[in-house]
Amino acid sequence: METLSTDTEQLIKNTAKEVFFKQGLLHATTQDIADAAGINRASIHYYYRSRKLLFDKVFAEAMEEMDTKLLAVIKQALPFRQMVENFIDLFLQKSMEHPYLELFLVTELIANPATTHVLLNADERTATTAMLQSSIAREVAAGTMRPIKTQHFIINLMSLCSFPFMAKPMVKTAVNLTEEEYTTFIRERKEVILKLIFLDK
Amino acid sequence: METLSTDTEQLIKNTAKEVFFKQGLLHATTQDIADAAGINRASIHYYYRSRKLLFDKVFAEAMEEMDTKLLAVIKQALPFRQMVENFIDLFLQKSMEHPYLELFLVTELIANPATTHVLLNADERTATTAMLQSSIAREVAAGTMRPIKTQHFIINLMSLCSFPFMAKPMVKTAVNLTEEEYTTFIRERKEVILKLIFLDK
DNA sequence: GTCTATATGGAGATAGAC
DNA sequence: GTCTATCTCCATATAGAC
Repeated sequence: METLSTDTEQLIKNTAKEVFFKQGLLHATTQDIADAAGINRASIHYYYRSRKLLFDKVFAEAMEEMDTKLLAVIKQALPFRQMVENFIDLFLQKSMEHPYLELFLVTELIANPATTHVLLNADERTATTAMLQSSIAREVAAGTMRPIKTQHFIINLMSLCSFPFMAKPMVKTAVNLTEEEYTTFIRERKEVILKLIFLDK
Repeated sequence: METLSTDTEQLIKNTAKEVFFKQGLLHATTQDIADAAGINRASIHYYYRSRKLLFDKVFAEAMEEMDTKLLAVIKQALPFRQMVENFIDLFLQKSMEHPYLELFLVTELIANPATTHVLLNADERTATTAMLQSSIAREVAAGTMRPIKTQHFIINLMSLCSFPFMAKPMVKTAVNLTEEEYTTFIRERKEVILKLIFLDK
């Protein structure tokens, strides 16, 4: 456990996350964040020295948090189907809270390809892929899934979970949804995705 | 057909599109664009008066182009499966050329929700949805698709096509792909998506 | 630790020579 | 039409009072 930061320091970071991940204002200025937090702009520099350092901190924590949650799902070693369900639940729940988190991460990764932090580490990814591969093989043998490369399976799952949030404004107009209808739509996603993946769902 | 613009005017706009859609530099400055085009920064102001007007022009044309291509697929009134294949081909092909086009559109739509231009017009969307709905019903009756709401079908298709591009840096690290492997991966997408949608593919 | 005032730098925009 | 020089504005960052 790291040492506790001051209230203001936390407030700044949390507000920055709200602005970036909830509102999707990827171009937010330090003034925007200060206003949203109800504090003086100079305090941001006092605690984080520069906009970039605050930005980096927010990015690093978002990646870490995603890692932690992913590992929590993987490490439980639950039956495959339960794991897939938990993965979907996790993604949808997190995205309802922070719809633009992935959008933020992606734009940051594009703008700064040197960023070292990636999703999980190499060993974790290899182990997970191997585990998924044998689970998929079993489902295919049982006739409950169609043959698919593990990499495509993973990306399909991520696509189906993340895109409706990342591209929210496009999704809303593409299929004519009000804000309430959009919420209902999102709530239906889990069953839709499961039915697409598993033939007997 | 609109009147032809000068070479430089075209060059500026095309370069801006390359920078935004190909490189994904959503924060690109007029200097970045001028450098990429090999022209003087003042020329951008000479032809487009302001960064925002150039930006708006690029956005509007990207939306129009997407509309045109979508309508081209829809209006042909081909058999459902052929239409779905054409849709996937269109998306993948356009995205290979401009991987970050959707990312650009989405971030712009988030930053400026007042933007009037949406995907297709209301009538076109209603007609398309109705047409898709009856096509899906036929496939379901034939046992070649599982029951699904039309809206989810549309978003599934968009998700599966767009996400691997929009989130390219994430996709590459999530499933450990080099740039060449990524290209191969993308080439496999069409068959993967068709197999997910159609039970007999 | 928090504020006001101020400095610095960068990006957009314009004027005017060529 | 294209360039250089310049202006303005705004965001980041710092200094220093409280």
